[in-house]
Amino acid sequence: MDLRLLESLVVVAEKGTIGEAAKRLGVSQSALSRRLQTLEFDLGVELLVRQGRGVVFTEMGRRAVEEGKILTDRYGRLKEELSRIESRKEGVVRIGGGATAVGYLLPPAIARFSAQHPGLRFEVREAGSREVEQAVVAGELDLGIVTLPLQQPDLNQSPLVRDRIVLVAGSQHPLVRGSSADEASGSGLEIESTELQGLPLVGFEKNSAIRRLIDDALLNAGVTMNVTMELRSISTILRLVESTQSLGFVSALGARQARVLPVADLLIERELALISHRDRCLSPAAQAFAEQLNR
Amino acid sequence: MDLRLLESLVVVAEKGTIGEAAKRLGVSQSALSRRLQTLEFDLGVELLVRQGRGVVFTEMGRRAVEEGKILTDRYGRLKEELSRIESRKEGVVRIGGGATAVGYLLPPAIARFSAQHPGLRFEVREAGSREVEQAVVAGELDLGIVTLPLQQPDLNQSPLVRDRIVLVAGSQHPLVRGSSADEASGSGLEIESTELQGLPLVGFEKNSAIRRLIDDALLNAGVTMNVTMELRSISTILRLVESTQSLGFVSALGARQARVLPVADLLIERELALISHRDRCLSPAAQAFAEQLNR
DNA sequence: TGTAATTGATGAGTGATTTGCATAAGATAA
DNA sequence: TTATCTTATGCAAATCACTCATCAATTACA
Repeated sequence: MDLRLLESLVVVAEKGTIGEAAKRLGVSQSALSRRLQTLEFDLGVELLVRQGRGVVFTEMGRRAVEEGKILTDRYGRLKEELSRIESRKEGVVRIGGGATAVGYLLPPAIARFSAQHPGLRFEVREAGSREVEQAVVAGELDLGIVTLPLQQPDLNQSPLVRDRIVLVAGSQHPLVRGSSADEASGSGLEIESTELQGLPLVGFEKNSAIRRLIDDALLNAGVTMNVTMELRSISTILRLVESTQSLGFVSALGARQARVLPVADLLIERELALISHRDRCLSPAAQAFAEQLNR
Repeated sequence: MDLRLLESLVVVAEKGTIGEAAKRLGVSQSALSRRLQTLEFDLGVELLVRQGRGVVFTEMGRRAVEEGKILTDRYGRLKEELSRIESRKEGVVRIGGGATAVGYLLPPAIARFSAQHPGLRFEVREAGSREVEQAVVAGELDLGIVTLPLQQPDLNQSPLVRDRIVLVAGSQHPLVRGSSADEASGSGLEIESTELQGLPLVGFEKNSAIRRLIDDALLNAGVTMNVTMELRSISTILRLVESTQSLGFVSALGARQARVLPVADLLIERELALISHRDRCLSPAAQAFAEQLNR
């Protein structure tokens, strides 16, 4: 199963004689003659007929030459590809995260990174934080951006951003008092958490990390809200908040353009961290991307 | 460039540890460990990270495994294909011949042979005898069926059939005397060659072997005919002979259903022979086909 | 924390493989 | 026939790959 033997056969086919091919390959004629014998033994068929005047290929020989070209070529390409991957000219970054990370954190980061590394591809997976954790542990993903704290052990983590969860409301919502949309938040229009009691809320899915965070915060504040819909995506929540003139809690990162209602006595925060498998080594591309994210 | 090294890597990927993979491969753990080092050196990149608990693949390693599967698989298939070729279960017969051979000799022979050897394919090339000769010498064809004598040296020849060239005429042609088409030829309706003097003739191309044969025969008989058209295919000549109510000389093999005019003092014969390159060895399939033709 | 177990790497010795050189053997061309 | 070209082969040297035994690193568990 030595490709050098097939390669030798290919060169012999090009040159027509074993002696010439040997020169080209930089080995002695006798060595090449024996290589061909070995190859014929390995493949179990007669590849060429030796005659006084050079060699002549059998049909099997011709076929072996054809395939030999393909195989040696592929081997060479593989070698080149591998060093391109190593030098980060090529490669894949498999990264996963929740709605906020995938929707608002990743796009600009990927855009910036891609500009510097045109050969690198991304595979992005959107899923819940705990699901992403598992995928990283399983080796399906190189990196994950998840809400702390982690459940799984064996993960490297590095804090990325502290993310505030803010209350957003439809533009005609009764709680939206005074002033226009372009007014900065936190400008004295604050409301109290008690005012939220019993109001309808468009929320994230049950069991998602962010949902649990919000539920806990409301519980602590002694407020009960009425979750009327459960969704996965921030943009859908924002649209529904507007169209149903109700309320929602979303990441400040995703709420920038929407109407944010500051709640005086309700601070919901979470920390998003970049995770990777502790043992498994990162691909050069993922390594570089992780470094950029941490900067 | 040893596929066994890549194959080893593939098995390690399947088993997860070098030790397990070594058992599966039937070598010692240390041997396999060194194989992997050799492979990493050959490819110039780190393929896997050794840890206390098994090994973990780098991105390059994963890529190498993917490609390794393909390469080893192809090598295996090649080996199988070669032995199928050797045992004549597969293969190609490249054969060439003139109009008569390709049109009337080869089809039944190929049909019979294909029935016995379903895996074999044919590449048939129609060309002039001398062109076929050259193609056989050049190794483009395995076999040829040509008119003797040969021009090229270095050819094996074995006589196949003695072929008579007969005169055919359109059904309304003045020379067609008496009786209907189903009457056997040579039954007393013979004409003399002198009767052909100056008559229009649909003939083969100038420079073709059969044309020269006919020209020579007419010259010997002291008859000059008027070649009004020059064609390559027997069936076209037969159609034109009928539609223009003129005369033509074609092989008796191809003229069976047409109106044959026996000429008392004109015997044109040629010998068709199967040729192959003297040095170049025949593929098993071509070998078998040649044997059947000679039988 | 310490100890046993698991797993890979390494040094040394050995056998197999590959190579080069010189030469023989086979075929071709003149 | 001889000269020439081409491949095969005997032999010795070098190289390579393997096994065995052991070490080193990590993990699992008490």
